[in-house]
Amino acid sequence: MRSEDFKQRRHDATAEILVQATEAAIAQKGYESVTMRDIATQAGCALGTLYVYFKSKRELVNALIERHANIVRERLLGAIAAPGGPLERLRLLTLTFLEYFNQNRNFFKVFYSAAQPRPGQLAFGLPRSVQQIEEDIGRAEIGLIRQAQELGEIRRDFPPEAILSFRKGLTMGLMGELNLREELPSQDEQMRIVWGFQTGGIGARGNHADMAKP
Amino acid sequence: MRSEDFKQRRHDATAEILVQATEAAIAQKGYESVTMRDIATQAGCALGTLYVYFKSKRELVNALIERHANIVRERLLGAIAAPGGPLERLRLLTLTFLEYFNQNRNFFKVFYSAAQPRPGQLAFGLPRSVQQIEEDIGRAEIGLIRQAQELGEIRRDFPPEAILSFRKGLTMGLMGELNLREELPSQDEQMRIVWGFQTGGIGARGNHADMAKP
Amino acid sequence: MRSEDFKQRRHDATAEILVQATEAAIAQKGYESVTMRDIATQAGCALGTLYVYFKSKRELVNALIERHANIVRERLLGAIAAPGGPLERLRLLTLTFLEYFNQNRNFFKVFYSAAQPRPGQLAFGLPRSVQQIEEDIGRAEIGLIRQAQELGEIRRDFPPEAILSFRKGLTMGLMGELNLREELPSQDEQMRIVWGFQTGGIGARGNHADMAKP
Amino acid sequence: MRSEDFKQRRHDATAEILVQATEAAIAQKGYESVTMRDIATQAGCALGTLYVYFKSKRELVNALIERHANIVRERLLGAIAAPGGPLERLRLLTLTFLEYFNQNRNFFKVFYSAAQPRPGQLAFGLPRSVQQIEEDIGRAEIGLIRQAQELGEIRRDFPPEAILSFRKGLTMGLMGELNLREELPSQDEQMRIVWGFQTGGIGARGNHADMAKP
DNA sequence: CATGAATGAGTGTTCATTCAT
DNA sequence: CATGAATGAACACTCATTCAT
Repeated sequence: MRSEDFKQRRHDATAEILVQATEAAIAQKGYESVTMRDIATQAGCALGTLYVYFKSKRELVNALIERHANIVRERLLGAIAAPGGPLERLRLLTLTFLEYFNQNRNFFKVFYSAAQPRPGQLAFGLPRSVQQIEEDIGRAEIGLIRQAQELGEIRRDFPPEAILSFRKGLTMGLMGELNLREELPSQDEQMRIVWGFQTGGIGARGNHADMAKP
Repeated sequence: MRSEDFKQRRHDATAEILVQATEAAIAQKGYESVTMRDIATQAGCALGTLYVYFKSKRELVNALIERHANIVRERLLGAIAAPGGPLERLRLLTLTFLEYFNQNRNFFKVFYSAAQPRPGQLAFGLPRSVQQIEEDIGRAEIGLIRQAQELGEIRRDFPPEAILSFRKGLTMGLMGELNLREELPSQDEQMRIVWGFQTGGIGARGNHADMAKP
Repeated sequence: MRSEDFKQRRHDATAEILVQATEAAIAQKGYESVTMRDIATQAGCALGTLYVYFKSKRELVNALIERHANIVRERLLGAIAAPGGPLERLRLLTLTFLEYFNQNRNFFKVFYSAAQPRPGQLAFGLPRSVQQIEEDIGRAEIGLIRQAQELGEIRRDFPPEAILSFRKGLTMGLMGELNLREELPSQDEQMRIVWGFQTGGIGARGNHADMAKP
Repeated sequence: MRSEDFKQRRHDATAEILVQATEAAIAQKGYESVTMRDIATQAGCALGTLYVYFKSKRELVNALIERHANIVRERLLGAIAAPGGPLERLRLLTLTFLEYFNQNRNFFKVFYSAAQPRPGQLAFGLPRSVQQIEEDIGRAEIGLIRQAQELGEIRRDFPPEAILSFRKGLTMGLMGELNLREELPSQDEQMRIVWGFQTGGIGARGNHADMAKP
């Protein structure tokens, strides 16, 4: 039905606006500190309107996180499926994530604020889909790492899982660092740094025992 | 005066107990969620007592962070001043930090919970001393990095500041990863991984253009 | 005008549906707890529709109460005007009310829920018509009681007003009791009990001083 | 410890004040409509203070009901254990209850407001102790009724349970009636009415089939 | 100093009511 | 007329902070 369609689209559009307002508000105050009133003000609507679209604060934030997670997921899967050798695709993966980070700095503030570690678990439980994505991408990335190791493109003295952890830790760590700054280096510069260190670390000699000799 | 001295010491000792209780309480519930009553209960004192020693929740947490910061500062400065070549001392610096992390996991939960990034600043302003320490250690570490570069021990294609960022990002990133886990690998294993990646990254070939040839 | 007539009838029919839905909804949740949305859902219409027919929640409930009150009024007046002696007609009055109670248990849940006593008045003011009915029936019933007293059919040591109060109190009290039960005794059994006690109380000897001697 | 004792007493005294304020406030507005702020205002304290003494609105009201229930229980048990024949003690039971009603009219407004019937259960569940009391007193009263029947003091054509229901229904019904009035008849007059009807109903002839003939 | 009862601003959430479509 | 998204006042409850004892 035409009218149904229209309503659905308007509903979705409104929800999207609220989610964006939530992102902006949390980026300013942090998840715990932001109030539903803050979010409504940011969105330019009344307090009650938020509850027309989302059952609770938590659901609102979950929707925000899920929205980003789904987009990130699509893009990363695209990078993984790109043509080229495994190392090249690992590079593309990092680049893709970096691009998203630069385009959505607010969201990462939210993420760092709402997804705080608690004794052994993520804060208030990230939406299931986020964990799913971590698993999906992680599995695919490990596949790439293994291929790269078999081709001798990267070191073999660590298991793929450790290399995955290193890549994730480095990326998240640098992003955490960058999140604290007012001004960022250009994205090309960021990539040069991240990739430079990722491939070679600080370049200390005599540490690539198992490196494939050309 | 003797009596003054006694009082001062007892005061400090009490404050120390409260700070430790705060650490334990926040590690369990997170900074925003923990209540002053939780902390008092954890400490075994009355609610009002907390306010005898600290002006506010924020000051209490700041004291906690400062305490750790000062200890870390001492130890890191010790590592920096140790005998040995610059690369060796950079390694010691990392090891020292890792040791502290393993001995004070609770505190790092607090830190990750209380020190959330805000738009360009640390959450609710970390105590000045923490920033001071970051600067102090950072400056000294940059000195080491520069020396290591001059000696050809590490790559020269990045400025010392970038290498500092990489080291910090990697360390914080891996620690964030580790914080989410129930069980940690042994500290030796942690160090092998961190240092392995720090020195060589993922070991991709042909990326050390400017590496000093021996 | 034909069309006017049609519209009026349809309007009334719709209002009737809404009122019935209100009865069902309040019977389930109680007056204070039920929401206008509950009622709309129960009726199968949109929230706003309720306000097309009734100005407020209160008016809706008042309409419900009035509707029943009017029916009860008709039936009770019928009983009062029935052929037979005054005592017989008092008995018919009680029976008629009991019948209505059994056929409309939901409504009495509403009534007990919505018509709570307040400092000297019924909750939120029962509709005027309800009080009117109480007065109308009360007046007629007092007439019957007086006749029965004059004929020596019932005790004369209390004024008709007191006997009315007794009858009303007993009936309402027993209905309140019954309202708390899941299963009711058959209506005949109810009537046997009510009328049995009404006529003879607990049957203690030596209390009918002024009883007409035959 | 002396100080403990003092504190305990003061705590209890304060709680008592709050409970009394609750009684007054609910008597005016009804359970659902009264707000915690209303109660605090009535008590002359801050909103938060209520939560120092009671965990929730419901607990506060439950405490109120329980307090009265316990007193009523004591008094009624006293009446049941009084010297005299069973009928006399049934009379005393009614009188005792009537006295309490007259001395605590506010409470009965609360009770009628907070203990509304819901589909098959009492509203929000009356405190367990209240049901206990109903059972305790009910059991004892049934014992008295049975004795009175055996002695031929009251009619035998209804089982004791039915007579209990009649007594309760009549008492509650009349109290409900009285609750709606601004001015009450004197207590003696009330008793004369209640007992007069209780023993003889409306005094219609020929209804005491099973009455013991002297 | 130590205490914990008292405070009241602030929180997430509900829901009767309105009104543009 | 019918709709249901939008509204915002109001609610129960929390908790950092104060202060009389």
